Amino acid sequence: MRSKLNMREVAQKANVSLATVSRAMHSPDKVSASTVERVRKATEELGYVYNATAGDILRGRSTVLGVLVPTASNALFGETLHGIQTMTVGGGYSVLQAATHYDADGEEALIESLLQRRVHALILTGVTYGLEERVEQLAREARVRIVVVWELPKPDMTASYVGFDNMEAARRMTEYLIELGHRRIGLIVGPFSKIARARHRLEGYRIALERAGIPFDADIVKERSPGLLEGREAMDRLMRNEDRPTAVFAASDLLAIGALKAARSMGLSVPGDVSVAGFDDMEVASYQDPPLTTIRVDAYKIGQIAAQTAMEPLGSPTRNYCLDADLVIRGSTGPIKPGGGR
Amino acid sequence: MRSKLNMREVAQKANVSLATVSRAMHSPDKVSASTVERVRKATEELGYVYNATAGDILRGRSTVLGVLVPTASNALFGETLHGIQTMTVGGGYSVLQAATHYDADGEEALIESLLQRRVHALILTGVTYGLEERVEQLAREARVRIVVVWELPKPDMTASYVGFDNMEAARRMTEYLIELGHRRIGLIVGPFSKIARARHRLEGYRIALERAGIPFDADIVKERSPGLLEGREAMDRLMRNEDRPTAVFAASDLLAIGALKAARSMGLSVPGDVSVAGFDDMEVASYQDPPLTTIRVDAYKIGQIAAQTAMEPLGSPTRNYCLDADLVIRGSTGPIKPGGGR
DNA sequence: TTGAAAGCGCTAACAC
DNA sequence: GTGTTAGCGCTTTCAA
Repeated sequence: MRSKLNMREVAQKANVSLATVSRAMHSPDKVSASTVERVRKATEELGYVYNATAGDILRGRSTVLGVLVPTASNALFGETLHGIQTMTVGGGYSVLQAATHYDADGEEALIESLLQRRVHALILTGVTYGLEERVEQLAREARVRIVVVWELPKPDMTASYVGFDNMEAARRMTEYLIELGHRRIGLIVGPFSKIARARHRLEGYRIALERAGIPFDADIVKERSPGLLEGREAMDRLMRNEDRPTAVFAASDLLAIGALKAARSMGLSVPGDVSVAGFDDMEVASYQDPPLTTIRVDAYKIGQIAAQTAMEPLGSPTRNYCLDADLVIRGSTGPIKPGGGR
Repeated sequence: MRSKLNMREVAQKANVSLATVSRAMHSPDKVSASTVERVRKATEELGYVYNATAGDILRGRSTVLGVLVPTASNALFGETLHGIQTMTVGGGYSVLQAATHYDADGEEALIESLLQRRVHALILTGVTYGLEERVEQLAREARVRIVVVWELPKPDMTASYVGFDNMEAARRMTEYLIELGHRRIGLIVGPFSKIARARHRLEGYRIALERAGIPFDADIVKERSPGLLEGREAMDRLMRNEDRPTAVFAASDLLAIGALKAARSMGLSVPGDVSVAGFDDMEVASYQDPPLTTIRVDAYKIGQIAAQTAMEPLGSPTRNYCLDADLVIRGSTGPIKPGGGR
């Protein structure tokens, strides 16, 4: 139960100076083998643990990454987190993690607290509307590296990006549904009034409709936080619409899985009575019955690349990665039932 | 692009001493209002951000919690993480997070790196076999608070625990299946050779069989990492057993969802041909078709309580919380089909 | 190869 | 109220 153990105590025990202990730990080649051994032994006997934060302060560097996700309880962001962690372990970095819950005020406070911890870089899962300027400023002042993930590069931002084209992918999915003969297509989509990737998905949907000459109907577009419950509730409403959609694009797999449940509860067959499509290709998507047609996103890879980019030295050029996001056709979507529409 | 910004620069700009800046930030009531305002202004104009790590060092305290989960990509541990984060935000703590992947060596290295960051406490999702002694030692030396979650208190450990009775819950589930008439019950269970909670679930299963006079058959017990793929593969094997189980207890919902998929792929109806039960009650469990019979665990609450316990001052008494874990009966289990067995 | 000393960014006890 | 000073645990010149 010794109270405070520092390098000085190790130095005393090993009969060397403080500086020598430091050298023995970081560059043993600059110290005689016997001294290194004495220090190692003293360290072990005392149970000394190196203080990395003190070291970082003195060196004026940081080996901590700050990561912000909307919520840790979504397995999708968990995958990205996982990807980040596989890369940081080797690089000697640790990960400070927090969740924003799509709240701009909360996000700002969390960014502030991560900056106070002097993180080397900030990995942000999108930037909530209203915070772009602050993030922009941080990136410009180069106090910290900024990596935005899950979004396509925003040309005027000075941050790095690791994402994919949300709009393009959503357009592709909507077009696929149209090709199947659907013209009444509902949309359940994330908080587009707060985050860009949700808005881009909405945009993609819109554009596809427009190209096909299908009028946009706000009545069958539902904005919801990506969650099972929300998907179920939104689907329920859509299916109670007097002019019920024959297909529903739930632009997040959690929403889609919720939607499948709603359809089942109402006795509707999928895709017989209504087609359901998701977005993200969470692992669980292909385990649904029917398996979910969705957009494949490599959440894990996003994390890996983001971590690599984040760990680069301050002042390194920004990087932009645009990954693939492909349509994966499974069993939850099918041709419109003859006479099903209208 | 100014390089290094510290309190001293703020002091200069505000024409006060370094100490006054510190006071103005932490206890503004001890400084005149006009000075506080001058400091605030200088801080803002320079874009100064307080360095919390330096502060922590000097105060000899820490406001960081270290959290180790098996993997971040499992939504279940994501829930616990989520619970932890809701509590830490208010308390001014940050969360350093890492994943062990059920690997003892990796876990040891991660614990070491968290200790080097001088975390106030360590929240561990179980302790991999082979590491108990090290963790025990850490707790005894009181360098850091240790909170083990998802496990029932181990009487001889000096750490705190926030968990539930895994054995009891598994026994209860197995008994329920037996009550339904099943006597040939397969088990798919987590890495019991590495982590206690998986072993306890195995034990519970064993005890229930024993009480019912059903012989234990290692052929229909599969040890797998909790994952969808693993559950599917294990179920597939179980169903190819010449004396096929009429019920399968997958002691983790992910395994169970994988098992459901395997059954579907083989054209088996659940629960008609085979009953499937899970464990954990992940949110997605009730969204399956059929909805999963499982054990309800409040992963979120575990996180909340763990965080509270972890944030208590060093030297506070250890705490033990045993939460409920109840049987939730849904559609994936049913009575044995007459003539189905043997 | 090693030690002494200066100092990273900050706090707190003590004076004024 | 405010400034001065000593110092947290560590790294890194600079000399020896």
